[in-house]
Amino acid sequence: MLRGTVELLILTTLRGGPRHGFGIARWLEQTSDDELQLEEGSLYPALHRMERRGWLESEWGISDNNRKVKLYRLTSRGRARLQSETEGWAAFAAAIGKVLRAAEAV
Amino acid sequence: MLRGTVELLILTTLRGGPRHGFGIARWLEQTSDDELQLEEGSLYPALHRMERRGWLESEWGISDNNRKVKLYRLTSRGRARLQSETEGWAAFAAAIGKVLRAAEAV
DNA sequence: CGCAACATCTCCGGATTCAAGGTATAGGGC
DNA sequence: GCCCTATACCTTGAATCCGGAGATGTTGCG
Repeated sequence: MLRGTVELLILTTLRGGPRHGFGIARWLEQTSDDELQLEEGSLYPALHRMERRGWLESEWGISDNNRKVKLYRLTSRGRARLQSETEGWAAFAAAIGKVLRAAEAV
Repeated sequence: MLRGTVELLILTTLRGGPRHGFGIARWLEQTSDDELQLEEGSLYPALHRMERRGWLESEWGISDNNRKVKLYRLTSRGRARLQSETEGWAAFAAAIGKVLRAAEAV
């Protein structure tokens, strides 16, 4: 997992509604066809700092399978952050693409 | 600059032939339309560890404008590494793309 | 000469990722 | 009831690495 992308991925996952930590990791795995594996040692610290920064809010709840879970939801600041991170990613990926294509041409 | 991409960018830059540190940074800036700025505090340590790992070889020389420069060149291991990093990047960017599109659909 | 631009280098703080280990609970099989 | 697995949350510590800042030296120009 490239450093700096975990938060983008979490924000993106929460776009579709509240989810708990494990659920976020599983959704990412499935959606990316097992390409993106979010380790717990990255996931939980990331959730905590994002909540500290006001991008997320959490609340204890019960999951479908009757487990105690901590549900995370995007705040408005989180939604704004999602947008800027998405744009940042697009710009960065485009820049890398430019460089890779330029080097191919050589 | 996303962590983990500096080495890919350096390897890519050197694909077109030997270059010195400053030259690498300038080529990246120009080619990416100033989107990718490689700071000196990242550049030189990266060059050193890549040489230590056998991906690069260096040699002192004189530049066009008559400056003493350290020219870096890809080794065969470096070329192999460039290929695997390029593939890794493509796979990763594709995975992120999948996730972003999936979340948009929600 | 003085100064800007070029060129290399190192130190250090801050951030972050992952492996590893810990805790707890639900549900199935025996 | 008891064990085991899967689910779910968390923390710690090591390793990595990026970027800001500062140091050094050189070339060429006004």
